[in-house]
Amino acid sequence: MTRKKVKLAFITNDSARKATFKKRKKGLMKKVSELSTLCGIDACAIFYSPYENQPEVWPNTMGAQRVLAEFKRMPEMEQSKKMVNQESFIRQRIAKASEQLKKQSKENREKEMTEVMYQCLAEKWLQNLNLGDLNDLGWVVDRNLKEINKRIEAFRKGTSTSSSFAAVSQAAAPPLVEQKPVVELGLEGMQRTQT
Amino acid sequence: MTRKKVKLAFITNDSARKATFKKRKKGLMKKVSELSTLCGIDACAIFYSPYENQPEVWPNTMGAQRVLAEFKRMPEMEQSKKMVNQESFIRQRIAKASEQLKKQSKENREKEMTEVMYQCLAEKWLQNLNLGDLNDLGWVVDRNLKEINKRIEAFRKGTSTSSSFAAVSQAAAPPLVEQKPVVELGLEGMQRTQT
DNA sequence: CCCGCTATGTATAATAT
DNA sequence: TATATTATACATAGCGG
Repeated sequence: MTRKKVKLAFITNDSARKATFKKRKKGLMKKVSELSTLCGIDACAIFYSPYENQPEVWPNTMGAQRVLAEFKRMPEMEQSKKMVNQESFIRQRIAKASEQLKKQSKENREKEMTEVMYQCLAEKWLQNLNLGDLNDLGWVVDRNLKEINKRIEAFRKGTSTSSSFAAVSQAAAPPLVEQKPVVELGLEGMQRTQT
Repeated sequence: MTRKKVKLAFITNDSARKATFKKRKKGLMKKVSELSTLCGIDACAIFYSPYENQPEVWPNTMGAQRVLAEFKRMPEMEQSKKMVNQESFIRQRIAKASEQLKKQSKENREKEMTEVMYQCLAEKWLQNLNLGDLNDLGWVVDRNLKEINKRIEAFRKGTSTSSSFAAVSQAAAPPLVEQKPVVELGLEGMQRTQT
């Protein structure tokens, strides 16, 4: 046996790499679990691998998404500052990633902003929701739109409210990725209620 | 010394808990780093703790957000199914979290959908962006709105397009959380261009 | 390929400074 | 309270079935 001291580098042997991955992922998840239990903190872990078509998460989808939502609230700058106060191996990565980060930030700025605009002005955000979500969302939207219509009717006589919104949305949403049929269903439900 | 076997439960002693947290977080990050290096996989870790006002991430903000973006693309059902195929300690947690999940899902469904609707119909999504983001976004939005206006003008004679959108947004966005001033700035910039 | 084994490297609980 | 030390529990590389 006489185990080697593990050279910290990419394992070229495919089967050995997969074996190591499985073992270490297991250990890591256990560690995360223990840390969360022992210290009562919010934590999540996400792994992507060629061995699973879906990323593997800890503790579960709900928990991870909750942490993710919190994480996304942080202003970008604050996050970067925080990063610098980590352990040495983190610092090393930061140094390397820093220039890459700066360059990529600049390059991606416009695309990112365009994407954000599309996601929020158009209906692209619906692609993250499944059919059940869309049904429930439709119900909520219906109810709220009715309420909204009441308020609007009390203010003005015009009827072009939602149709112009739809016009803007469609104009702002050029052929992005393939749009799921359900998305259109959901959107149409909204418009029907409004019209 | 004669170290105990570590009872896997919340550490009530404050200082001991903090000490354990720091040690284990450090170890965990190292493990994640090694796993990523050795197996060349995409991974990220996020920790929330009462000891830092910002969550701590691995490997960095960019990397984490990239993994997060991928993660959010997964349909909810697929994620849950995947979860069941984990190690035994994961199964145990799933069993416990499962009923909690079901109940919470049901309870949160309407709130969640309402929130999604607000985020997408209203301008709440802007709170995730810092001032620099808002400036750049404003530039992109300005340019696109001009393009959109051109298209709309080619179709119709009405001028109520964006103003009705604004009406819907404001009607759909009751007093949520405190709205940052910059949000209004950004929105007004959009409307100014449109009007 | 997947699992189990076991020697050995690594993480860390307890303690001291 | 933070950091350093050390003995021990734990993780896992390499190998065999």
